[in-house]
Amino acid sequence: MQPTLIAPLPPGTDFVRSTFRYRRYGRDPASLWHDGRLHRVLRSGLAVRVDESGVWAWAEPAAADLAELAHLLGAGFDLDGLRAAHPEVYALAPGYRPILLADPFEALATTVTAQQISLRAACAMRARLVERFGRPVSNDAATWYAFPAQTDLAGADLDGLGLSAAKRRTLLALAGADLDFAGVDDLGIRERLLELPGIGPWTVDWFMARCLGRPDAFAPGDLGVRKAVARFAGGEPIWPADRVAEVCSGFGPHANLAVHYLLTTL
DNA sequence: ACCCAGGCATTGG
DNA sequence: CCAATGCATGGG
Repeated sequence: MQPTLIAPLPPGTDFVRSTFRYRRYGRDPASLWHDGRLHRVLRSGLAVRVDESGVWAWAEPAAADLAELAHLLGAGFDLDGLRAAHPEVYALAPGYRPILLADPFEALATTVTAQQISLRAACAMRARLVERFGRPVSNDAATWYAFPAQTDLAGADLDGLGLSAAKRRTLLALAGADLDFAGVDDLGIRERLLELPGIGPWTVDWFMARCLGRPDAFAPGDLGVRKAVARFAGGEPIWPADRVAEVCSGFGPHANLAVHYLLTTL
């Protein structure tokens, strides 16, 4: 069966640039890059693949699927606004629309695996997690996975994936946590997440930026961000987090996007 | 065989 | 309250 086009890319998207991260750190079976396309499974279970011409699916999307896709593809990012306000930053990666993760559990679990270690190592461990506990989807060219749901990991045996005992504990806590933040403001979300074992400020900052897509969110303590901002602003190798926070809050409502653009320079 | 990589919790001063 | 330490794997 042939897929049909169900949605265009948000205007101004440079698809190849926006999907760079799915080629750089290794194979990610929940965001699979194969044959020039990005493969995902939406929360409803709808399998999709994305290429330069838009989003393709093998079944009719519901309204919620289209809304999730818009969020996923970074439709909320104001590229024109960044270009107008900070042309020198926009020029680093024109058309870059960071891909977000719509599901809070996937976003948090993915971020936790990347704590401290290299993104390649995190990607390898996450691939093993996804292939053990996720639900596979196939067409004649590829197999990819829905990221495991909370219920798939509740009480699961996470040994043998390469995750530290602390990270295994955090994932199990996330699997049993209430991650429905409807009606909760950002401070309340932060407070609730920080109560969970193994969730610190860095993880919450990335959650705000990459899951909720808050325009002004960024992670000043992130090693890569500290390097990228330092090199761009002063030519020094790395800055402390507080100095990064000072400079980047100056980007105001474009900080999320601006920091993503700066990260491409690494 | 090292050393570093998109942190966090625990412990000791 | 700040500093030091262990965790875990993949790549250089």
